[in-house]
Formats: sequence, structure tokens, C-alpha cells
Amino acid sequence: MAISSIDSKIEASPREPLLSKKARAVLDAARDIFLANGFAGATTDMIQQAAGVSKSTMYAHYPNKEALFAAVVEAECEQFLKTVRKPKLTGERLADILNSMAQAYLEIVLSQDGLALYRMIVAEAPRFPELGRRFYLAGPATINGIVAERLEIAASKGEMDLGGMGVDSAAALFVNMVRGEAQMQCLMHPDAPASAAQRDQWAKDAITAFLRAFQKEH
Amino acid sequence: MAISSIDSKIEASPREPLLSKKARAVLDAARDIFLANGFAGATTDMIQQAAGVSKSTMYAHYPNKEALFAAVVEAECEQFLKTVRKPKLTGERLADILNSMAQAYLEIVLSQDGLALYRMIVAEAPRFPELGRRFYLAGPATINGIVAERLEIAASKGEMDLGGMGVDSAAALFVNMVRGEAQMQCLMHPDAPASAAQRDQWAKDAITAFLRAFQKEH
DNA sequence: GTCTATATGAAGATAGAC
DNA sequence: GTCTATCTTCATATAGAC
Repeated sequence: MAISSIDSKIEASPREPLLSKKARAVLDAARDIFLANGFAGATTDMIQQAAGVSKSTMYAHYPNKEALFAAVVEAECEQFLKTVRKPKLTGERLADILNSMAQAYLEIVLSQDGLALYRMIVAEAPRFPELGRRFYLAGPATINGIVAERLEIAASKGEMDLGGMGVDSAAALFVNMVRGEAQMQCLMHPDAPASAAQRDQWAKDAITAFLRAFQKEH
Repeated sequence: MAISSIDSKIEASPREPLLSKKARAVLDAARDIFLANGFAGATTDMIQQAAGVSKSTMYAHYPNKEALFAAVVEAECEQFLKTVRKPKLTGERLADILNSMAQAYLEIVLSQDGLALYRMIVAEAPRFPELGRRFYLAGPATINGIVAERLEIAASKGEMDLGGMGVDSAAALFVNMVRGEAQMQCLMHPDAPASAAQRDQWAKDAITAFLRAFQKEH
């Protein structure tokens, strides 16, 4: 096969072909419907209508509801990973670095999409154990790892005194202080979204406590 | 009406009448089915069969599926409250008190029922906002309050230096360090329950960090 | 109050034409 | 690949007898 013969194809779809237009429409629609209604609450009819395709087109691309759900979760985890990894950490001081990580993470976790994805995964993990594992790796484990990396650097510079605790444990404690109360309250009060001031306060308290616990006096 | 005429009734159901035998059977069955399948995943047929009653008996006591769901959540929250408040706090030292609170709380939160209730509420809070609020008050808010009480005492004895942070904020930070990673991992790995050793480690790390942050040097 | 039987609608999935 | 039309099953809820 001559290279020129495939050039047009490559040019036509420079990246991410993989999914035809309709398949992409189905996946996007499924994403919205599943996030809004959960697995059991969503119906293939809703998805098919939102995508603007017929039933059989949907089933031509995804064999059944479960497979479609798995595809959605997989795509969302991929997206989640990208978003969590994107923020550039600004500031030199440890406090500033912790703050930028906390703010960026809360931004994602407390977003409508972040909360909806979490709701869905939490509810369906018993029926789809693989998806639970996948989400844990893409979300909580990744942010824990990012924080641990920075703590490692700070520790090596002598800015921290972990007192025998591993960096991974310390990082997990920090992340859970940042996320804990914030996420819980937003989950349980879906009609009363948290203010930016409230979010700042949660981040600030976590940072204060963490620094008091582990920052070396100077 | 003569007192003697109602005596037999009182004797027949000394406490908690409120629900007839069948109504109680329906509620108990609904509890199991909803906890195992969520609201949308559960069917009234499953409930009715598990309760060993007919459809119309079920509908005689609860007008519809939503009302039954609300009744289940309400009962579970009541139960949750009792269980959270029950443990007697042993020990005099601050570290021991924190430890007994952490252990007791993790016991509940990480139990199969605790996780199942959380999954259900998190998933359905957008459709049943009242139930989300109710759960928050019975669970997270209550344990935060219990911890805050003890911190208040410790602070008044001069054992702690909160450095301007309110006891409520400090209590929330502690509770979220205890619960955070533990609950997340159990939620996301339903087929790999946490060991007792792992649970102890989570509690111990939280206590270590908390004391390092807020315990007054002596 | 409780049951059996059923009405009514909607779900997931497929058949067959184009 | 895509559509319209349909099959089958099962859900919620009710009717009517005891």
C-alpha cells in the first residue's frame, strides 16, 4: 500500500479517530445520562435519544448497557487523570505549593462533573469492581502520588520533619484533610453548592494543620 | 374509656408498636434490598418477596417506592446515630481518647452496612436532598461534634494549642484524616476488605499527625 | 388487612429493510 | 451503518375477593 493512499485518511482524522462520529455521539450522550442518573437510573432510550441516533446504531457500537457504562467510566477516568496532572505548581515555599495543589484538586473534586462521577462510581463499584479500582488509580491514588512527590522534595531539602512517617502516608493525610469535609458536605447538600470562600477555608485549615504537624521549625 | 380496657394493648406491645408485624417485615426487607441494590436497582417485587408479603400488603403500608425508601433511610440514620453515640470513651490521655473514638468510628463506617448506606445516600442525594441532609446530620456532623466536645475539654485543660483554629475545624480535620483514606479504599475495592491491621494503621497515622499539629508540648 | 390476579406502561434488546 | 418497527420481559401500581 502506497503511503500517499493513506495520507488523506490521516489528514482527515489527525488524531483520535478510533470512534466514528455516531459512536462518539453515543458515548457523549451516555456520559451525560449516566452521570445524571446513575447506571440503573439511566435508560438506553434516554441515551439513544440524547445522542440523536436510533437504538440499533447504539447497539452496533456497544453490545449492551454494561459495556457502554464501562466505556463512559473509562473515558472519564482518562479525562480525570489529565486534569489532575495538568496544573503547574507555582510557588517555592512549601505552603504555596500545598495551596496550589489543594486549590486545583478541590476545583476538580467539587465540580458538578467531579461529584457526579464520584456518586456513580461509589454506587456501582460493587457491581463493577474493575471500575472502582480504575477510578481509585486515576483519582485518589494519583493525587496522593503527586503530593508525595512534592513532599519528598521538601523532605530532602530539610524543610520537613516526618518523624518516621512515610511520605505516602503523610501525603494521604494531607489530601484527605483537603478533600474530606469539602466533598462530604457538597455530596450531602447538592442544592447548596459551596462558596469559593468556604472552599478556601477548607484548604487553608488543611494546610495549617499539615504544616504544624510536619514542617520543620526554622 | 377504662384504663383496664387498653392495658392489654399496652402489654401486648410494650414498646415500639408504631409498626405492625407485616409493616416491620416490609421495612426490614426493604432495608436489605435497597442497601444491596440502591434505589433504582431495587424493585418492589424483590422487597415484597423478601418480606414474604403480597404486593398489596406492601402498598397498604407505604404508598409507593419513594416513601418506602425514605422510611428506610430515616430508620438507618436513627440507628446510625445510636451506634455513633454509644461507645464509651476510655482512657484519660488525649491520645487514648482519640484512639478510642477513631476505632469506634471506623468500625461503623467500614462495616458492610456502613459502606452500603453511604453508597446509597451518595448516589441518591440529588434526587432526595432531604435524605442527604438527614444523613449528614446523623453521621458526619454527629461524629465531628463528639470529637469537638472532647477537644474542648482537652483545650480547657491546657493540653492543646489550637493556634487560633476553632475546635470544630480541628475536629473535622481529625475525623477526615481518620475516615478519608480508609473509606475511599474500602469503597473502591469492595472485593478486598481492609484488614484490622490496616485499619489500625490508618487510625494511628491520623492520631500521630493530629497530635503533632495540636498537642501542646509538655 | 391481606391475598391473587391483572392492568398498564416501559425497559433492554433484536429483526429486517434500506 | 443506520433506520423503523417490534419482541419479550419485567416494573409499578391497582382491582376485587376473602
